[in-house]
Amino acid sequence: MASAKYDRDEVISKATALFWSRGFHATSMRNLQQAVDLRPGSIYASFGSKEGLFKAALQHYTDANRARFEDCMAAAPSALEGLKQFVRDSVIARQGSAPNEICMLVKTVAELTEEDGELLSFARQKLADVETAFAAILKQAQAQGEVDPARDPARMARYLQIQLMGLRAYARANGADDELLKLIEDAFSYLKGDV
Amino acid sequence: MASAKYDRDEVISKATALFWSRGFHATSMRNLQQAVDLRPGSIYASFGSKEGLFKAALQHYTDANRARFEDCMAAAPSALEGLKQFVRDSVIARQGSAPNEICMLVKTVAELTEEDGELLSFARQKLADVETAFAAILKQAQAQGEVDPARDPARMARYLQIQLMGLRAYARANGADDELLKLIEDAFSYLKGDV
DNA sequence: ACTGGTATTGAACGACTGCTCAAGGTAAAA
DNA sequence: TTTTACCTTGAGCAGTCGTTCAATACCAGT
Repeated sequence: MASAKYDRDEVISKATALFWSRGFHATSMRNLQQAVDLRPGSIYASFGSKEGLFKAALQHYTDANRARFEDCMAAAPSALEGLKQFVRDSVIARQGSAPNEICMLVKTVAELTEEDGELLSFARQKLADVETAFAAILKQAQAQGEVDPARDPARMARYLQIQLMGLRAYARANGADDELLKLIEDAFSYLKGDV
Repeated sequence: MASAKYDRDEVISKATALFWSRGFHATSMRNLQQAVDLRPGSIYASFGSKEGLFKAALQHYTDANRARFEDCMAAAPSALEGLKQFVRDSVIARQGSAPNEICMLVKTVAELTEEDGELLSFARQKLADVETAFAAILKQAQAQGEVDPARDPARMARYLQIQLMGLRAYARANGADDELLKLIEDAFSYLKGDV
């Protein structure tokens, strides 16, 4: 049997970049065909539909972000430091890898309506997963004595999620200057219980 | 001369609701024609293009929000209380008037790309105006002794803008329960300098 | 009642949408 | 080398997109 000529991961990666910067509706299949250099038949054989390809892109996005998250945690001297580094990296666009300041999941949740049920709940679930991961790290920070153990990790995770959403949306609207870094510091001071 | 049969403000109002909930690209002119019960010719005579109608909708949205803002300030016992009430009302969807938790300006800035230059910078400008209005009220709160006068009003306004963006995006992703109200309290405690 | 000028109507345009499928290509198995 | 089974190709489908414009309806001024 003749196996696929193209690299599936590369296709998904390119599709992700396009969907991320242009959104679901404004990205046409012809845009995608051109970006990944594939004819419609191949795409539909692999992904079934535009929705299917978008879902694969969302999955790829969250996988990549999860990997970046773990890298931050592994490289940092402490749980809270790692978390802070992750937030900094998310808000201040890394060169080349981020076509768009705003989080792709938030952008998707903002764009889609309840009619696009499946994709919308998928993106919502992925956001909930992020919050859960935050909570786990914050619990770890409590065990390490960085954070007051009396506080509720779930609530702090929610707080952090809101900060991240707000900061990235703000960066999209106004650009990300160094002032934002100070506001990130403030958010983490609040988590530590200083101020 | 025969003057317009339809109520222009009502048309814009209905168009705003539709654009707000479905976004710019996912709202078709045919959707709009049906919603406002007007044939294409009339719409194009009034607004010139889909972009023109969208811009009118954005203007209507900001006007309505500005009015709500001033109502909050007028009704509240203090500047900071008024600001808090405005944030609460923005995050917890008012019945009937909000088709969508997320701010229409943020949604627009998230959806559009630099290609849609005019509309994008229009929405960005309106967001900057909101921040300016926040700063003015915070200055007032300083004069009233509610807020430490040593702090920079512009920086606090930016902080507040980020909180509002984050809270509304979060509400869109997870729904707005009473827990969010507590997080709003926290944000204002931080502004006051407590905690 | 008639006229002049504006507003409204709705069919239609070319371009684009997501998607299909018969035809042709390619490499492993026989 | 031939067969077999998958893969890729790209023209093309039915439908929708934003938009236009000749025809019609309307009403103020005479």
